[in-house]
Amino acid sequence: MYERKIIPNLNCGLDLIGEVLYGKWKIRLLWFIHIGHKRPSELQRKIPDASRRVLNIQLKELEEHELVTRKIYPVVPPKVEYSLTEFGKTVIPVIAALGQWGDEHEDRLRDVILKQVVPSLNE
Amino acid sequence: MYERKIIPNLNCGLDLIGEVLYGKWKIRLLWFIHIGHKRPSELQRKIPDASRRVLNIQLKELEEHELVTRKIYPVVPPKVEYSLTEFGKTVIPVIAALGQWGDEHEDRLRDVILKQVVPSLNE
DNA sequence: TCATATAGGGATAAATTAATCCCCTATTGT
DNA sequence: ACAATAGGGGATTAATTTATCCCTATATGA
Repeated sequence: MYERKIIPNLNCGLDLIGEVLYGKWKIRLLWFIHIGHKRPSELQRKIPDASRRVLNIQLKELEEHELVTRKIYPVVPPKVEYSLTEFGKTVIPVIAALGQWGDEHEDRLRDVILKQVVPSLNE
Repeated sequence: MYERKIIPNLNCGLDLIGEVLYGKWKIRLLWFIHIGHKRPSELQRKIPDASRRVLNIQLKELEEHELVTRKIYPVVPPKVEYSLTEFGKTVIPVIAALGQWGDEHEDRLRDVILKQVVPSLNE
């Protein structure tokens, strides 16, 4: 894994949650596991924009942070299931709050984001 | 500003909020502005780990995303004040939820993060 | 025999974000 | 004359995160 050169700030709750939730796909992974998509291949189908590789990496970090557990069934072809830990379950309402705010302000957000990303829209 | 080469996903509320809140210091900036630290120099003193430069950049993005406004007083030495917009105020409860979860699980989070960041702790 | 599904990882390149360094303006106080 | 304060930005490098490419293994079905 990549070894950090800059020590992260862990001063307050916001720093701490940032450390475990940052990562392009982590929140989505937690959410999909929460709603019952437990197997890696399912998660992949649900998040087609992410490569298999990145999902594996981010799942491993979530596991290291004790938000999910990984259960391996000794069968062929291999079967793996992720589940939220009790700790992981406690963060679901927070993710729900994030998603709800995003949904409530969807149109406005799309507008301001596109203005910034696609500068030509700023006539 | 940097011009993106990969188009961001804007499919759901989580994608959208991510676009405006990602950025190492943005959430803290919003929070400090919320609790009354409006001037750039104040914000800097509150967030000493960030350079002046990065704060300026992230403040500008928050402004472009219409979460804050920047008011310039025509005095010397210059005086500038940031404030939350009405839109920006709506995201404060979400940030509060993030911070609260982080605070509630502070010890455990510090533990799992340090295990991952400082591998030598994994005896 | 060959493609498919399942799960995973090493090595490397590309993209993105953040940090550093240095510079500018104008006034007030020493 | 010079430092300090207040706000800001260009250019460059470093750090970090994602994406790409390719390879492993076994069993089943066509």
